[in-house]
Amino acid sequence: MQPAPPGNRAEVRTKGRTISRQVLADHVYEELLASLMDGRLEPGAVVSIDGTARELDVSPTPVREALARLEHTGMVRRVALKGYRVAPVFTREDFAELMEARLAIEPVNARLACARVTSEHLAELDRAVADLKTAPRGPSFAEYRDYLEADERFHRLIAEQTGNQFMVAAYAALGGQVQRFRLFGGVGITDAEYAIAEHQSVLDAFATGDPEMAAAAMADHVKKVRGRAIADAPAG
Amino acid sequence: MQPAPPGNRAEVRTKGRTISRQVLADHVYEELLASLMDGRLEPGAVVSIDGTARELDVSPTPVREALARLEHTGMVRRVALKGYRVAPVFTREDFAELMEARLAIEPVNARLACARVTSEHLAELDRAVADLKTAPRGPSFAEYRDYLEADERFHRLIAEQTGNQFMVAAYAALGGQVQRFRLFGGVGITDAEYAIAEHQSVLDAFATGDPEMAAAAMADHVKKVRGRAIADAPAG
DNA sequence: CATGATCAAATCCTATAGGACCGGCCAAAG
DNA sequence: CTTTGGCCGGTCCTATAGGATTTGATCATG
Repeated sequence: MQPAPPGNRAEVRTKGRTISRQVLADHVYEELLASLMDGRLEPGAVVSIDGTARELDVSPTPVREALARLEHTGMVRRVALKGYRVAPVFTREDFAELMEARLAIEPVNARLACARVTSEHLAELDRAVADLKTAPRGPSFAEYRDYLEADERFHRLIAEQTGNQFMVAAYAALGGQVQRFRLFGGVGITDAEYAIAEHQSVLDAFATGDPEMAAAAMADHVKKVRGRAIADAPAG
Repeated sequence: MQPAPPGNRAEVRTKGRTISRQVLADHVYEELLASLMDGRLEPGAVVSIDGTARELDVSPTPVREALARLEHTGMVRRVALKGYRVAPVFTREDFAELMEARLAIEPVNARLACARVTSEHLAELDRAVADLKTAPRGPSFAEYRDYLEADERFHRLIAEQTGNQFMVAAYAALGGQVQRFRLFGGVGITDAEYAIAEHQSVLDAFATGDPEMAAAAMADHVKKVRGRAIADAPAG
C-alpha cells in the first residue's frame, strides 16, 4: 500500500551497499494510517498524542510530527490546545461533493494519460483490473481491503500517468484510497460486478489509444459509482 | 492573507468574550510561509530546524511540527536524516502543467459557484477585482504583493463558493497563492491590464448568473494567462 | 433539581539534553 | 605534495521534564 507518500527514506550509501533508513515519525505515520483505514480508529475518536506515544512505545515528539502531516490529508482534525480527532463520518452530501470533484478531475486525467500511454502503463492498469477481479469481497475488512486497494491503484496509476504533478496532487487531495475505506468500511462491496466492468471499459479505451473515449469511459464510471452509492449509501 | 489554513486557533470562551489563542507551531508556520513567499528563502535553500528555532527564538519542537505541515504543501521537501529544503524553482514545464491542471479545475469551479452565487458572493468578488485594479504594481516585492494577493483571493473565493470542500481542496493542492509568488517573484507583473480585464469578464458572467458563461470566461482567462506567461516566462 | 466552584488527572505544549551522523579543517604519515 | 585520520562544530532525531491548559468529577449552594 502507500496511500499518500508519508515521509521519505534516506538512501544511505555505505560500502557499496545502500541501505534505506527511516525515522520514527514515518513509522508512526504509517501505523496511524493503518489504524484509520481498518477501522480501529473510528470517526470522531480522539487521538491522544501522549496515549499514542505510549501505545507505540515512542516519545510524543515523533507522534506530533506524524499527526501534523496527517492533518493536512483531512483524516484527522486538530484544535489548538485540545488535540486531534479523527475526522467525522461521511454524510451523503460529502459523498455527492466528492463525486462531483472526481467527475471534474478524473476524466481529464484519463484523457491526458491516454494521450501518452505506453505498453508498460497498459500492463500496470491491466494488472490492477486483474487484481480487482480476483480480490476477495467478503464482509470483513481483511477481505475487501485488497479490492479497495486495487480500485484505488487503478485510478492513481492514471493520475500518475498524466505526467502532471499537479493533477496528481489534485487527485491526492480528494483523499484517494482513504476516502474509499472510510466510505465503505463496515458496509462491504456491493457493486463489484458493475464496477469491474466499468474499469474494464476504461482499460479498453486506453488500449485503443483514443483519449476522448478514455475520458468518456471514466466519466461514465464515476457517474455510475455515484448513482449506485447514493442508492444504498451507508450514512444518510 | 491566510494561504493554506495552517493551524487552527482555539476559541476560548471566557466571561462572554471569546478570545482566540494560538500555539507556537502555528506562529512558526506563518513566519516560514511569509519568508518563502517574499523571497527571503530562495528555492533550494536549506531550512535548518535548529537554525530556524534559534532565529525565531523558540525550541526546535514547534519548528519540526510547522515544517511537517509545510512539507505537505510542496513548498519544502524533506529527506529523512538530512533535513528540509525549499522546493526547487519552477521550470517552464512545471508552469505548463500547473496551467493544464488549473484549466481542468477552475472552469468547473466557476460553473458550480455561479450556479449558487449570492449577492454577498458577488460583492466579495467585486471587491477582489477592485483591489486588483488599485493595487500597486511596482518592481519590488512589497509593491506587487497586494496585487498577487487580490488575484489569488479572487480565484479562491470562487473555489469556496462552490460549497464543495473537495473542489476547494483540489484548488488548494495546486498551490494557489504560493505558486504565484514563486513564479513571479523577482519578475514583477507584466500583464496586469489584460488580466484585470479577464477577471472583470468572469465577474460579469457571474453577475448574469449563467454558469456556462462563467465557466467559459474562466477557461478563457486561464488559457490566456498560460499564453502570456509562456511568452515571457522567467525560467526556461 | 439546577448551577457554579473546586480539585485532580489527563493532556497539550515547549524547552532542554544527549546520542548519532555528516562535513569541514588540520595535522601527521607516506 | 598527497592522503589519511582525528577532531570539532553543526544538524537531525528522540527522549524526558515540567509548565500550562483542558476535562471530568465531586461537592456545595441557590
